[in-house]
Amino acid sequence: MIKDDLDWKILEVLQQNSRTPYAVIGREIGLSASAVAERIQRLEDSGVIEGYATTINLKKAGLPLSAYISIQVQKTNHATFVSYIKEFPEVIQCSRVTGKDCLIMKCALKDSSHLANVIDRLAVYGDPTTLVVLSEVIRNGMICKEIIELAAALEAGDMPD
Amino acid sequence: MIKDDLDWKILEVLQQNSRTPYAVIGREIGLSASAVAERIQRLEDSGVIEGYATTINLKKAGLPLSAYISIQVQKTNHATFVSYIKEFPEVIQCSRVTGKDCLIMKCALKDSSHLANVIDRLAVYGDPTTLVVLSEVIRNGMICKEIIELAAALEAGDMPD
DNA sequence: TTTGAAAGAGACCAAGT
DNA sequence: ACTTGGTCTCTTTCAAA
Repeated sequence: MIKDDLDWKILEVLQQNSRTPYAVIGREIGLSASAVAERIQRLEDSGVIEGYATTINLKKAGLPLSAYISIQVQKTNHATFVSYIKEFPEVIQCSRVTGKDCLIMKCALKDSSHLANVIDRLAVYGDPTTLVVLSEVIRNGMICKEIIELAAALEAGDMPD
Repeated sequence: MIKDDLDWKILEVLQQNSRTPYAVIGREIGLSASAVAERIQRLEDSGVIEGYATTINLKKAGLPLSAYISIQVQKTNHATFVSYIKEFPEVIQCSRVTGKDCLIMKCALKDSSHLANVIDRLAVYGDPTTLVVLSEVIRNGMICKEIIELAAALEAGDMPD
């Protein structure tokens, strides 16, 4: 799906700014704008590129408080709870995970009473554990070739036959 | 910064697809393309719009495994650790939070031995707790006006003078 | 697959309502 | 603050190597 380093470079540029003109990308990696367009089209069609998003500054949007809330939901209630939390616009991220607390969510909030309200509404399904975000160290880390390479290097050395 | 409902609608469209043509946005909300452009420019200048990103499908990029790793770092080592984890390309998200484990990270990984390696490298600074992601319930929840309204409704009713 | 050129669409700028 | 019209740039498509 990702064929070579040029694909990776295109993806890296697009992750930083999805509206970079194809001609500019082409200049950076030594390709014509149409070649870039074709590659991007392929990456879209194959599903590597899922979409183009816009990052909103939560503070400036009036939501200066964030929190991770994890909750333990019985497996019988799992499907019900999943459709329930989809009604919460505050929940901007939600993953099912291993461990006792089987769902971990990230919420965008106005203030502490807003947080209290969300916790109360979630508490119907289980006992929520809350971690208030003090600062964001890394917001949207880039998916880059380097990650794959690090993982590949492990296989070569760490697991002798 | 966000003036009215039209700004919110523009932000909602852009969050779903940052490359939506201004004319299309204008058609949806009843404005000319130039008016839309002006508003977007204002939202960029005021910092409400932080940037335009591209969402990569981690599975298709060769990183089918994700995990939340939290770690307890002494406050004396905090700054050192923060610059240390910035060298980890696997860490795609990192927040400083309240609670005993003061940093929570999300990692993109190739496989379990890759995960083991990341845990080992992090363990230098503290005892990491790992939660493997089983599925993503909500990926990039939209920041919308509704969140603000829910919070505002609370203030009106819940806190009588 | 990539390139180059041509056509169409969109973004941008300025003046006007 | 929004609209209209003109201009310029970008995307897209197609033919050819």
